[in-house]
Amino acid sequence: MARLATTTDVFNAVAEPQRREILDLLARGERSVNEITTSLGLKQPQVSKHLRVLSEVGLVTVRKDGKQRLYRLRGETLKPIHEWVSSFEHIWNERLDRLEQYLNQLQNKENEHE
Amino acid sequence: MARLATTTDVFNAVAEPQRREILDLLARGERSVNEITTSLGLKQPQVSKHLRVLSEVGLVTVRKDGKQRLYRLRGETLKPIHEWVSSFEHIWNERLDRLEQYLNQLQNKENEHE
DNA sequence: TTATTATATTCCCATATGGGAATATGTCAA
DNA sequence: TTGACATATTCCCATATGGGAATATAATAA
Repeated sequence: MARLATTTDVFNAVAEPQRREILDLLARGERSVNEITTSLGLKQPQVSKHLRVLSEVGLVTVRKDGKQRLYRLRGETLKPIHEWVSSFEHIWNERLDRLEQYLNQLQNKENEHE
Repeated sequence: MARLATTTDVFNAVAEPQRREILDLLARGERSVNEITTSLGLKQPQVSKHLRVLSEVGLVTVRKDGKQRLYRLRGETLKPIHEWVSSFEHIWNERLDRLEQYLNQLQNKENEHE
């Protein structure tokens, strides 16, 4: 059984770092394939392949402008990741809260000795 | 060139849904392999293999208790994902802001006609 | 020591990459 | 129509799965 396809869902699509970089770039605004290629220092076919994956999971949209294909980010598609990972937020915050309490207790003890 | 290994980073580790489910379960507290197996309806070797991946990227820790291996979530390891995906949050919020403005404008125009 | 229980690991398989290399396709200008 | 430019796609390759099946390893009880 192979791994799930990269186009299965958003989690799989962004597992590849180059695709994350493309999204980072598009977050700053619409870009043509060539702009992505030169900005990230990738080969053009690479970029096209990655964009196809991103397009199939709905993370980007494309519009034609003459010879150019301009790609735009659909950031909302990342929400499932945000929601999933945010469900763990209380855990590391809880850990921090405990640390704060512990440090406060330490400080209170020091004040008692003064 | 193969895909990056699942143990390359956290993004790759959580691309597989079963591994996300394991993390969801561990978020509720430490669990033995057998508990994960029965809770998620997976086969034991499957679970062990997934746990190995999660362990190698630092998402879980394991302690021995007699015959049992108890696994615990290290949720902080998910922070890079949270940070990355949160950098896009302003985008979908911005889109909502614009929609509100647009709706407000529509409403103002309707008030003018009354 | 043997049997039971809990879990990790190995071997195997079919599958899907991501990039290289090359080519096909689409658009526009001359 | 041809050539230039922008981009998508195909073929190929080596690689790493995730699960099945089986087995190895570890811990405990009798």
